[in-house]
Amino acid sequence: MFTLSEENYLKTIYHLELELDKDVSTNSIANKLETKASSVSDMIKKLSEKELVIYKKYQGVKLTDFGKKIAANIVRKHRLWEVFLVEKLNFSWDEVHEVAEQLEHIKSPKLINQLDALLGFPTHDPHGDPIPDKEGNLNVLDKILLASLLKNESGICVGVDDSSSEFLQFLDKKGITLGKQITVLEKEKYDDSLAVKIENKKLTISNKIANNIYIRKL
Amino acid sequence: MFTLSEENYLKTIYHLELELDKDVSTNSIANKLETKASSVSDMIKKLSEKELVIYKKYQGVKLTDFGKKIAANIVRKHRLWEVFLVEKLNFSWDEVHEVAEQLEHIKSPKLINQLDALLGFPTHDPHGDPIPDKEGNLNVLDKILLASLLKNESGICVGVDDSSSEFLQFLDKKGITLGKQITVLEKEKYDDSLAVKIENKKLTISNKIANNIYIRKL
DNA sequence: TTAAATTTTTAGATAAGACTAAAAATATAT
DNA sequence: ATATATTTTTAGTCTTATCTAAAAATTTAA
Repeated sequence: MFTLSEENYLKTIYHLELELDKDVSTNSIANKLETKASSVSDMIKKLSEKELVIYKKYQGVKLTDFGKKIAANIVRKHRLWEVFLVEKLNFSWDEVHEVAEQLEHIKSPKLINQLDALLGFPTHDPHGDPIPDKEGNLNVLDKILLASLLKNESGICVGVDDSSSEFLQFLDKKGITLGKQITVLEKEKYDDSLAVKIENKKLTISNKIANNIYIRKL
Repeated sequence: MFTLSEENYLKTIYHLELELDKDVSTNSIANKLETKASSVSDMIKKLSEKELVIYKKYQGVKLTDFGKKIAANIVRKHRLWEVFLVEKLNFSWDEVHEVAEQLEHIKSPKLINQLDALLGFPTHDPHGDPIPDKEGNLNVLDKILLASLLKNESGICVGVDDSSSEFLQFLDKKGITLGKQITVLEKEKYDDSLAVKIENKKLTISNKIANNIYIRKL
């Protein structure tokens, strides 16, 4: 169907569209893929010929409905594999990305449907990101930043913004993991740090951390 | 580590060495890979430079110990994934090959070790072929052809020689699957067909079929 | 054992994907 | 508004893996 390289470009454009909410520039793609703008320019022409993106010279690109569907399916596969690795193969949530980057390119609809069933049709990956359905639709859930909770409000940890190994391991160490309930005990005006309760333990959390953790309000 | 193409060549040479038990000719590789002898010639040079094969012009190739280890590991991955597809994702044994061809190239030692554990450290794939261990050693089990059983002898079905969809589906239809016990009731001299009993049902099996089914004697 | 047939290798071309350097278009600042 | 800076595209090169056509080596047969 599509080459490895084409799939990686589509996925990147998909993520950038959601992130920036406007047409995606050649440079921003080059940045994400750690390649050169000239290479991106070449590939965009090819994707455009295949009607996967809309492209006007110097104006950036946008996925067509067709391109969006292909891209969402790759993201779907990536996130289902991440769930598999964590749930069935005892990977920790900071180890899954690299392997899922490879597995997302395996072509077999039956494989993905059966995997989905084996995992109990999960709606979110181990980082709390939503898994697109078979048609490519995203079920965005109303998650908010921990930093935006008010004093005495509570929520369930549903994801992170920064998913680097360092950050995820830091959270593990502090006992902050997916599904845990967090209550804000105090908000410190001076540095915007939070005093929170998690499983009856009290913790102090800096504003930087609180701006990287997603919560679903209770 | 190695490219997709290099891995496929190594795997093919590995299989041909076991099958033919002598140095592998350029043409036989070209045949298996459905490519041209000239392409094989090119790739052999590259594999030889990387010390994966021993190569003397016009004399065919042989895997080095290093090459054999790499190849066995790819076969190991292929067969473990086949077990996974059948045991965990409800694939039938004639559907697994194509997907395993893709999955065998995923690079992650942890993934394979955990998969091995999840499956209970299987020794054979769904076609009865042995799974190489982590060091690349094959535990060849004493399987024999059904056709070589004598009258009144019994055995367990442990594999097939021809693993085409047609043949595997034919076997399923007849109720002949891995692990089933088969007893030879009669051998017909005229056409070498067999009368066999399997799960208290009597069947007549042609010599062609009996030469494609592997049995472990009881 | 020499000629014919087969197998294998070389030479040269092609396509995908990436790169560098330079040109062209667009955006920014004085 | 025009010069400067930035972004994007083009032109040309490189690598990997493939191919066809032709040359070279080996094997087979008369």
